[in-house]
Amino acid sequence: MLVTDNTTERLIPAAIEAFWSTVPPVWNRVKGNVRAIAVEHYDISVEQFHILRHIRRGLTSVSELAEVKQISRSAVSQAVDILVARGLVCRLQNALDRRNIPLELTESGNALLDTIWEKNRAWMKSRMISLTEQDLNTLTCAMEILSRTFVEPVE
Amino acid sequence: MLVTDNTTERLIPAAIEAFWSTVPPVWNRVKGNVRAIAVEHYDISVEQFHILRHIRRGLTSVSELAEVKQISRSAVSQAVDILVARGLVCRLQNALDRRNIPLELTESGNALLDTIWEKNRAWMKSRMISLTEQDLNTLTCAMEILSRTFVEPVE
DNA sequence: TATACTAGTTAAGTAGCTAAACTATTTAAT
DNA sequence: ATTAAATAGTTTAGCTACTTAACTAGTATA
Repeated sequence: MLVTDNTTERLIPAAIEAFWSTVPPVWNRVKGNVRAIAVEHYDISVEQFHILRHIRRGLTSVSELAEVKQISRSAVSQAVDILVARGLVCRLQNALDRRNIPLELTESGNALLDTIWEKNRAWMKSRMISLTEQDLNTLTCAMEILSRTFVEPVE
Repeated sequence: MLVTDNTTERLIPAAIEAFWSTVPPVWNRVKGNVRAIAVEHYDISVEQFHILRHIRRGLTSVSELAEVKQISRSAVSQAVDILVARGLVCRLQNALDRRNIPLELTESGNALLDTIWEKNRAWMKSRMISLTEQDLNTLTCAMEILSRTFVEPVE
Protein backbone atom coordinates (compact mmCIF):
# COMPACT_ATOMS: atom_id res chain seq x y z
CA MET A 1 0.00 0.00 0.00
CA LEU A 2 1.37 3.40 -1.01
CA VAL A 3 1.95 6.17 1.50
CA THR A 4 -0.60 8.40 -0.16
CA ASP A 5 -4.33 8.87 -0.63
CA ASN A 6 -6.81 9.61 -3.36
CA THR A 7 -6.66 13.35 -2.84
CA THR A 8 -2.91 13.45 -3.38
CA GLU A 9 -3.32 11.18 -6.39
CA ARG A 10 -5.57 13.79 -7.89
CA LEU A 11 -3.47 16.82 -6.94
CA ILE A 12 -0.14 15.58 -8.29
CA PRO A 13 -1.18 15.47 -11.97
CA ALA A 14 -2.68 18.95 -11.60
CA ALA A 15 0.57 20.26 -10.14
CA ILE A 16 2.63 18.62 -12.90
CA GLU A 17 0.34 20.13 -15.52
CA ALA A 18 0.69 23.56 -13.93
CA PHE A 19 4.46 23.17 -13.73
CA TRP A 20 4.78 22.36 -17.41
CA SER A 21 2.52 25.12 -18.64
CA THR A 22 4.26 27.68 -16.45
CA VAL A 23 7.94 27.08 -15.81
CA PRO A 24 9.26 26.92 -19.39
CA PRO A 25 7.63 30.15 -20.63
CA VAL A 26 8.31 32.02 -17.39
CA TRP A 27 11.93 30.96 -17.44
CA ASN A 28 12.24 31.92 -21.11
CA ARG A 29 10.93 35.39 -20.29
CA VAL A 30 13.29 35.95 -17.39
CA LYS A 31 16.17 34.58 -19.43
CA GLY A 32 15.14 36.88 -22.27
CA ASN A 33 15.42 39.85 -19.94
CA VAL A 34 18.91 38.81 -18.80
CA ARG A 35 19.93 38.26 -22.41
CA ALA A 36 18.74 41.74 -23.34
CA ILE A 37 20.77 43.26 -20.52
CA ALA A 38 23.86 41.06 -20.65
CA VAL A 39 24.30 40.57 -24.37
CA GLU A 40 23.29 43.96 -25.63
CA HIS A 41 24.99 46.12 -23.04
CA TYR A 42 27.86 44.02 -21.70
CA ASP A 43 28.73 41.54 -24.45
CA ILE A 44 28.33 38.48 -22.23
CA SER A 45 26.04 35.52 -22.92
CA VAL A 46 23.31 34.18 -20.66
CA GLU A 47 25.36 31.02 -20.13
CA GLN A 48 28.37 33.05 -19.07
CA PHE A 49 26.17 35.06 -16.74
CA HIS A 50 25.00 31.82 -15.09
CA ILE A 51 28.55 30.65 -14.54
CA LEU A 52 29.49 33.94 -12.89
CA ARG A 53 26.36 33.76 -10.75
CA HIS A 54 27.08 30.23 -9.55
CA ILE A 55 30.73 30.96 -8.81
CA ARG A 56 29.67 33.84 -6.58
CA ARG A 57 27.12 31.56 -4.91
CA GLY A 58 29.97 29.28 -3.87
CA LEU A 59 29.99 26.67 -6.63
CA THR A 60 33.64 27.16 -7.38
CA SER A 61 34.63 23.97 -9.19
CA VAL A 62 34.05 22.89 -12.78
CA SER A 63 32.39 19.70 -11.55
CA GLU A 64 29.94 21.49 -9.29
CA LEU A 65 29.00 23.89 -12.07
CA ALA A 66 28.49 21.00 -14.50
CA GLU A 67 26.32 19.21 -11.95
CA VAL A 68 24.00 22.13 -11.24
CA LYS A 69 23.73 23.07 -14.93
CA GLN A 70 23.37 19.43 -15.97
CA ILE A 71 25.95 19.80 -18.74
CA SER A 72 29.35 18.20 -19.31
CA ARG A 73 32.51 19.23 -17.49
CA SER A 74 34.17 20.02 -20.78
CA ALA A 75 31.42 22.48 -21.66
CA VAL A 76 31.96 24.26 -18.35
CA SER A 77 35.71 24.21 -18.81
CA GLN A 78 35.36 25.93 -22.17
CA ALA A 79 32.96 28.53 -20.83
CA VAL A 80 35.37 29.28 -17.99
CA ASP A 81 38.19 29.71 -20.53
CA ILE A 82 36.29 32.59 -22.11
CA LEU A 83 35.52 34.21 -18.76
CA VAL A 84 39.17 33.95 -17.72
CA ALA A 85 40.28 35.43 -21.04
CA ARG A 86 37.96 38.36 -20.43
CA GLY A 87 39.36 38.90 -16.95
CA LEU A 88 36.07 38.14 -15.18
CA VAL A 89 37.17 34.92 -13.46
CA CYS A 90 40.49 33.54 -12.25
CA ARG A 91 41.64 29.97 -11.65
CA LEU A 92 43.23 29.38 -8.23
CA GLN A 93 45.02 26.43 -6.63
CA ASN A 94 43.89 24.06 -3.91
CA ALA A 95 46.83 22.78 -1.87
CA LEU A 96 44.67 20.10 -0.21
CA ASP A 97 43.63 18.52 -3.53
CA ARG A 98 45.70 19.62 -6.44
CA ARG A 99 43.28 18.14 -8.97
CA ASN A 100 40.74 20.74 -7.91
CA ILE A 101 41.00 24.22 -9.44
CA PRO A 102 38.87 26.67 -7.45
CA LEU A 103 37.31 29.48 -9.44
CA GLU A 104 36.93 33.02 -8.20
CA LEU A 105 35.37 36.18 -9.60
CA THR A 106 37.74 39.02 -10.26
CA GLU A 107 36.82 42.52 -9.14
CA SER A 108 35.59 43.26 -12.64
CA GLY A 109 33.59 40.00 -12.70
CA ASN A 110 31.90 40.94 -9.46
CA ALA A 111 31.12 44.42 -10.71
CA LEU A 112 29.64 43.12 -13.96
CA LEU A 113 27.48 40.61 -12.13
CA ASP A 114 26.25 43.28 -9.72
CA THR A 115 25.18 45.49 -12.58
CA ILE A 116 23.30 42.78 -14.44
CA TRP A 117 21.70 41.57 -11.21
CA GLU A 118 20.51 45.01 -10.33
CA LYS A 119 18.89 45.62 -13.69
CA ASN A 120 17.20 42.21 -13.77
CA ARG A 121 15.86 42.64 -10.24
CA ALA A 122 14.46 46.02 -11.13
CA TRP A 123 12.64 44.45 -14.09
CA MET A 124 11.31 41.54 -12.03
CA LYS A 125 10.24 43.88 -9.28
CA SER A 126 8.37 46.05 -11.76
CA ARG A 127 6.36 43.02 -12.82
CA MET A 128 5.78 41.80 -9.26
CA ILE A 129 4.83 45.15 -7.79
CA SER A 130 1.11 44.47 -7.93
CA LEU A 131 1.25 41.06 -6.23
CA THR A 132 -0.35 40.76 -2.83
CA GLU A 133 1.49 39.84 0.33
CA GLN A 134 -0.13 36.43 0.17
CA ASP A 135 0.93 35.91 -3.48
CA LEU A 136 4.53 36.65 -2.55
CA ASN A 137 4.47 34.26 0.38
CA THR A 138 2.97 31.54 -1.83
CA LEU A 139 5.75 32.05 -4.37
CA THR A 140 8.57 31.91 -1.85
CA CYS A 141 7.05 28.88 -0.21
CA ALA A 142 6.58 27.10 -3.55
CA MET A 143 10.21 27.70 -4.47
CA GLU A 144 11.30 25.91 -1.30
CA ILE A 145 9.05 22.96 -2.14
CA LEU A 146 10.37 22.74 -5.71
CA SER A 147 14.00 22.79 -4.58
CA ARG A 148 13.35 20.15 -1.97
CA THR A 149 11.50 17.97 -4.46
CA PHE A 150 13.63 18.17 -7.58
CA VAL A 151 17.10 19.40 -6.73
CA GLU A 152 18.03 17.68 -3.52
CA PRO A 153 19.06 14.05 -3.91
CA VAL A 154 16.46 11.35 -3.30
CA GLU A 155 17.14 9.84 0.11
CA MET B 1 3.05 57.36 -3.91
CA LEU B 2 3.39 53.76 -4.96
CA VAL B 3 0.55 51.28 -4.67
CA THR B 4 2.49 49.12 -2.22
CA ASP B 5 3.65 49.05 1.40
CA ASN B 6 6.72 48.25 3.41
CA THR B 7 5.79 44.62 3.85
CA THR B 8 5.53 44.05 0.11
CA GLU B 9 8.78 45.94 -0.35
CA ARG B 10 10.43 43.41 1.90
CA LEU B 11 8.74 40.32 0.41
CA ILE B 12 9.52 41.03 -3.25
CA PRO B 13 13.33 40.75 -2.94
CA ALA B 14 12.88 37.53 -0.94
CA ALA B 15 10.65 36.07 -3.67
CA ILE B 16 13.12 37.11 -6.40
CA GLU B 17 15.96 35.53 -4.45
CA ALA B 18 13.96 32.31 -4.05
CA PHE B 19 13.06 32.31 -7.73
CA TRP B 20 16.67 32.59 -8.84
CA SER B 21 18.01 29.96 -6.49
CA THR B 22 15.23 27.55 -7.43
CA VAL B 23 13.94 27.83 -10.97
CA PRO B 24 17.19 27.36 -12.94
CA PRO B 25 18.35 24.20 -11.14
CA VAL B 26 14.86 22.70 -10.97
CA TRP B 27 14.28 23.35 -14.64
CA ASN B 28 17.71 21.89 -15.49
CA ARG B 29 16.79 18.73 -13.60
CA VAL B 30 13.44 18.29 -15.29
CA LYS B 31 14.99 19.07 -18.65
CA GLY B 32 17.69 16.53 -17.87
CA ASN B 33 15.03 13.88 -17.33
CA VAL B 34 13.35 14.70 -20.64
CA ARG B 35 16.71 14.66 -22.39
CA ALA B 36 17.48 11.23 -20.96
CA ILE B 37 14.16 9.87 -22.20
CA ALA B 38 13.90 11.69 -25.51
CA VAL B 39 17.47 11.59 -26.72
CA GLU B 40 18.51 8.17 -25.54
CA HIS B 41 15.38 6.26 -26.42
CA TYR B 42 13.75 8.24 -29.20
CA ASP B 43 16.55 10.22 -30.89
CA ILE B 44 14.84 13.56 -30.47
CA SER B 45 16.27 16.65 -28.76
CA VAL B 46 14.75 18.52 -25.85
CA GLU B 47 14.19 21.49 -28.15
CA GLN B 48 12.34 19.32 -30.64
CA PHE B 49 10.27 17.89 -27.79
CA HIS B 50 9.27 21.42 -26.79
CA ILE B 51 8.16 22.27 -30.28
CA LEU B 52 5.99 19.14 -30.46
CA ARG B 53 4.56 19.97 -27.04
CA HIS B 54 3.65 23.52 -28.00
CA ILE B 55 2.12 22.52 -31.31
CA ARG B 56 -0.17 20.12 -29.48
CA ARG B 57 -1.03 22.87 -26.99
CA GLY B 58 -2.32 24.94 -29.87
CA LEU B 59 0.64 27.13 -30.76
CA THR B 60 0.58 26.17 -34.40
CA SER B 61 2.50 28.95 -36.13
CA VAL B 62 6.22 29.57 -36.38
CA SER B 63 5.73 33.07 -34.98
CA GLU B 64 3.82 31.87 -31.93
CA LEU B 65 6.44 29.24 -31.20
CA ALA B 66 9.24 31.81 -31.55
CA GLU B 67 7.40 34.16 -29.20
CA VAL B 68 6.86 31.63 -26.41
CA LYS B 69 10.39 30.24 -26.70
CA GLN B 70 11.89 33.70 -27.06
CA ILE B 71 14.02 32.71 -30.04
CA SER B 72 14.03 33.84 -33.68
CA ARG B 73 11.50 32.70 -36.25
CA SER B 74 14.27 31.29 -38.40
CA ALA B 75 15.44 29.07 -35.54
CA VAL B 76 11.91 27.69 -35.19
CA SER B 77 11.59 27.25 -38.93
CA GLN B 78 14.75 25.15 -39.01
CA ALA B 79 13.65 23.05 -36.05
CA VAL B 80 10.31 22.41 -37.75
CA ASP B 81 12.16 21.33 -40.92
CA ILE B 82 13.76 18.49 -38.96
CA LEU B 83 10.48 17.43 -37.37
CA VAL B 84 8.76 17.44 -40.77
CA ALA B 85 11.61 15.41 -42.27
CA ARG B 86 11.13 12.86 -39.49
CA GLY B 87 7.42 12.65 -40.16
CA LEU B 88 6.45 14.00 -36.73
CA VAL B 89 4.91 17.29 -37.91
CA CYS B 90 3.23 18.44 -41.11
CA ARG B 91 2.83 21.90 -42.59
CA LEU B 92 -0.74 22.77 -43.58
CA GLN B 93 -2.33 25.69 -45.42
CA ASN B 94 -4.50 28.51 -44.18
CA ALA B 95 -6.92 29.70 -46.84
CA LEU B 96 -7.82 32.82 -44.84
CA ASP B 97 -4.22 34.02 -44.67
CA ARG B 98 -1.94 32.25 -47.05
CA ARG B 99 1.19 33.67 -45.38
CA ASN B 100 0.38 31.58 -42.32
CA ILE B 101 1.43 27.93 -42.35
CA PRO B 102 -0.36 26.05 -39.56
CA LEU B 103 1.59 23.17 -38.03
CA GLU B 104 0.05 19.90 -36.95
CA LEU B 105 1.37 16.77 -35.26
CA THR B 106 1.22 13.61 -37.32
CA GLU B 107 -0.09 10.42 -35.76
CA SER B 108 3.47 9.35 -35.12
CA GLY B 109 4.32 12.75 -33.61
CA ASN B 110 1.38 12.44 -31.24
CA ALA B 111 2.37 8.94 -30.23
CA LEU B 112 5.98 9.94 -29.58
CA LEU B 113 4.90 12.90 -27.49
CA ASP B 114 2.52 10.70 -25.49
CA THR B 115 5.28 8.26 -24.67
CA ILE B 116 7.78 10.89 -23.55
CA TRP B 117 5.07 12.68 -21.56
CA GLU B 118 4.09 9.53 -19.78
CA LYS B 119 7.63 8.67 -18.75
CA ASN B 120 8.41 12.19 -17.58
CA ARG B 121 5.20 12.37 -15.58
CA ALA B 122 5.99 9.09 -13.90
CA TRP B 123 9.40 10.43 -12.90
CA MET B 124 7.98 13.72 -11.62
CA LYS B 125 5.28 11.89 -9.75
CA SER B 126 7.83 9.63 -8.09
CA ARG B 127 9.62 12.69 -6.75
CA MET B 128 6.40 14.44 -5.69
CA ILE B 129 4.79 11.44 -4.02
CA SER B 130 5.76 12.48 -0.52
CA LEU B 131 4.44 16.04 -0.79
CA THR B 132 1.49 16.98 1.38
CA GLU B 133 -1.86 18.10 0.04
CA GLN B 134 -1.00 21.63 1.12
CA ASP B 135 2.39 21.54 -0.65
CA LEU B 136 0.67 20.53 -3.88
CA ASN B 137 -1.89 23.28 -3.59
CA THR B 138 0.84 25.82 -2.92
CA LEU B 139 2.69 24.68 -6.05
CA THR B 140 -0.33 24.84 -8.33
CA CYS B 141 -1.27 28.22 -6.96
CA ALA B 142 2.28 29.58 -7.35
CA MET B 143 2.35 28.47 -10.98
CA GLU B 144 -0.74 30.53 -11.70
CA ILE B 145 0.86 33.57 -10.05
CA LEU B 146 4.08 33.16 -12.03
CA SER B 147 2.25 32.88 -15.35
CA ARG B 148 0.14 35.90 -14.59
CA THR B 149 3.18 37.91 -13.53
CA PHE B 150 5.78 37.05 -16.15
CA VAL B 151 4.11 35.58 -19.22
CA GLU B 152 1.00 37.61 -19.76
CA PRO B 153 1.59 41.01 -21.34
CA VAL B 154 1.78 44.03 -19.06
CA GLU B 155 -1.49 45.91 -19.36
C1' DT C 1 -1.59 50.89 -56.77
C1' DA C 2 2.31 51.86 -54.69
C1' DT C 3 4.00 51.26 -49.76
C1' DA C 4 4.61 49.20 -45.75
C1' DC C 5 3.92 45.46 -42.96
C1' DT C 6 3.60 40.45 -41.70
C1' DA C 7 4.67 35.24 -42.11
C1' DG C 8 7.88 32.30 -43.15
C1' DT C 9 12.27 30.44 -45.36
C1' DT C 10 17.14 30.26 -46.75
C1' DA C 11 22.00 30.94 -46.14
C1' DA C 12 26.24 31.91 -43.80
C1' DG C 13 28.48 32.30 -39.70
C1' DT C 14 28.94 31.63 -34.55
C1' DA C 15 28.33 29.78 -29.80
C1' DG C 16 27.96 26.20 -26.95
C1' DC C 17 27.21 21.45 -26.54
C1' DT C 18 28.93 16.37 -26.59
C1' DA C 19 32.01 12.27 -26.67
C1' DA C 20 36.42 10.56 -26.52
C1' DA C 21 41.03 10.75 -25.43
C1' DC C 22 44.16 12.87 -22.61
C1' DT C 23 47.10 14.64 -18.12
C1' DA C 24 47.51 14.90 -13.39
C1' DT C 25 46.31 13.72 -8.89
C1' DT C 26 44.11 11.12 -5.10
C1' DT C 27 41.92 6.99 -3.03
C1' DA C 28 41.47 2.13 -2.33
C1' DA C 29 42.97 -2.69 -2.55
C1' DT C 30 46.21 -6.18 -1.88
C1' DA D 1 54.59 -0.10 -1.04
C1' DT D 2 52.56 -0.89 -5.39
C1' DT D 3 49.17 -1.21 -8.42
C1' DA D 4 44.53 -0.33 -9.92
C1' DA D 5 40.61 2.50 -9.89
C1' DA D 6 38.47 6.72 -9.38
C1' DT D 7 38.29 11.81 -9.65
C1' DA D 8 39.20 16.73 -11.50
C1' DG D 9 39.96 19.08 -15.24
C1' DT D 10 41.41 19.97 -20.21
C1' DT D 11 41.77 19.42 -25.24
C1' DT D 12 40.07 18.25 -29.66
C1' DA D 13 36.91 17.31 -33.35
C1' DG D 14 32.44 17.37 -34.71
C1' DC D 15 27.65 18.53 -34.25
C1' DT D 16 23.32 21.13 -33.03
C1' DA D 17 20.91 25.12 -32.45
C1' DC D 18 21.16 29.76 -32.51
C1' DT D 19 21.72 34.49 -34.80
C1' DT D 20 21.44 38.15 -38.49
C1' DA D 21 20.60 39.46 -43.12
C1' DA D 22 18.56 38.84 -47.28
C1' DC D 23 14.96 36.78 -49.49
C1' DT D 24 9.84 35.27 -51.28
C1' DA D 25 5.15 35.71 -50.87
C1' DG D 26 0.93 37.45 -49.23
C1' DT D 27 -1.98 41.12 -46.73
C1' DA D 28 -3.20 45.70 -45.13
C1' DT D 29 -2.98 50.65 -45.69
C1' DA D 30 -2.75 55.36 -47.73
